[in-house]
Amino acid sequence: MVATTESNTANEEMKVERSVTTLRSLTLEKMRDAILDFRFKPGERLVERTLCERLGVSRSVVREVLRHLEAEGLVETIPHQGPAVTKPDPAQAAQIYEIRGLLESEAARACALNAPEAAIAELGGVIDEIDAAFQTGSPREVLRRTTEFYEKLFVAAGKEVAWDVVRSLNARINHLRSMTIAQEGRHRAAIAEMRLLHAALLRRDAAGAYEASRAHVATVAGLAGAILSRI
Amino acid sequence: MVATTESNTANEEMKVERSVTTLRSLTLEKMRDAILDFRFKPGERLVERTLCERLGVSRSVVREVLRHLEAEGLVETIPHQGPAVTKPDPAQAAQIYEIRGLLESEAARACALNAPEAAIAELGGVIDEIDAAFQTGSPREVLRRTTEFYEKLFVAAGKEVAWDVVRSLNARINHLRSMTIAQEGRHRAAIAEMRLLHAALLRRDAAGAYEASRAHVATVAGLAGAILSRI
DNA sequence: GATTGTCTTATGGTATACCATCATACGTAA
DNA sequence: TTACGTATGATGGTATACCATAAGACAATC
Repeated sequence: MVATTESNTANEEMKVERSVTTLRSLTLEKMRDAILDFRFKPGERLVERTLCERLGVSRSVVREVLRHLEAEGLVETIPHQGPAVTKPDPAQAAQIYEIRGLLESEAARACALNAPEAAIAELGGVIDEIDAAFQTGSPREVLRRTTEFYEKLFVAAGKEVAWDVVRSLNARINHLRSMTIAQEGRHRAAIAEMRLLHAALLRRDAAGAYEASRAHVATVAGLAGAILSRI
Repeated sequence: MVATTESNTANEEMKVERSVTTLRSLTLEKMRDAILDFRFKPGERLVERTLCERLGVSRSVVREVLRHLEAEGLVETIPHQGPAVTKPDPAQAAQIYEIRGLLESEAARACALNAPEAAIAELGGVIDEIDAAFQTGSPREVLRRTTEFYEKLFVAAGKEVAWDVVRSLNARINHLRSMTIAQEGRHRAAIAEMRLLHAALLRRDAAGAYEASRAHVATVAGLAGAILSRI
């Protein structure tokens, strides 16, 4: 049994990898990036023939990509009115922040317990980059780097599925997140909160990491709530 | 301002609703149901032309539906090998149960605090139906009713987004869930655990509901883990 | 100037055609 | 009988055609 298992593994390793990239997957990536980077605004209609021209692909590819983005919640389609970028819904936003709080704090706890030293060190480096992006006045860069931070946190904690969930939910409140980042005075507080979390991770303080993460999400949830109540 | 708001609301109420159902949305529902009801087995290839014949629609509709199911995680597509029903991955299954534990116990807590009496009473009725389905030896009916129970729990708790997340994750471990239900002796224990949760809800015991839910998911996670280790 | 009727254009829904690539089957030669 | 080469069929990827419906533009009438 062991012998055959080893030989199977050897055969698996021999297999030629097929990494042909389809037009569809390239287009999906570009569309998702364009939405998350506000090149398509929340509420903006996504007219199929217009997208064909901009992307240089056929309607088949565009329609399949729209179906994918629809399932991800980034696009909503009203029958016979067509697709549009999803707008943040206040009630849903509040629930999304709550789910984030639950999943992120659990990931922070697990990270403090299990993550390799190198991974925790890397998180510190990303916080520095977030700080630099704040200083150069690049909100998109701040958002991008913050996403990178959390991806590394979740992966280091061994929670890839939770990361998929959080990334998908975050995409739906991308605009709100951008607005909380752009708040006056948010720079200093955000960096302080992230360093607090990182310090807890460094000293392997699971409860401290949990609490720092929970508090951070509660803070940004409150900011987002205030923004929504002004719209 | 108030006057115009009222007049806007009156105009909104007057609007004609367009509820035309596309072939695509009907097909999506049928495919999802077929997968969740094991008419397509985990790992089974979904050949486009075969699906066209079975469903009586064109490849355009089939491909768009496959893209949607792909984004939901129910289908996976290997380039140039085609789509297949997603198979449960042990590492991902463990993480999915953990996320369920976090979200379901929070929903149970909120349900104990906030849900209307009628909603909690309704939950009791669904447990009775689950019991009956166990007794008639209908695992599919047990699975269906259990899904119904949790949907009502989340909605009563006001956590529709979390329900979307849990439903989507559950779809990916549908086969595992079916196998834990089919375990010998599971009937009695499952019903007891659900009644424990319901009793806590009835007496508005938030901490008790939280703990009962957490323990229940931990139990089924353990059963699923044991099943996976035997495969 | 406003309203109504009609025509045209825009757009999503769906079907089908074509192509490239890969797997399988068959024939031939050693 | 086995191995190799070639042909054929299967299948996913992509493009395009056609249709129906709704929205918008324009002209005529009051």
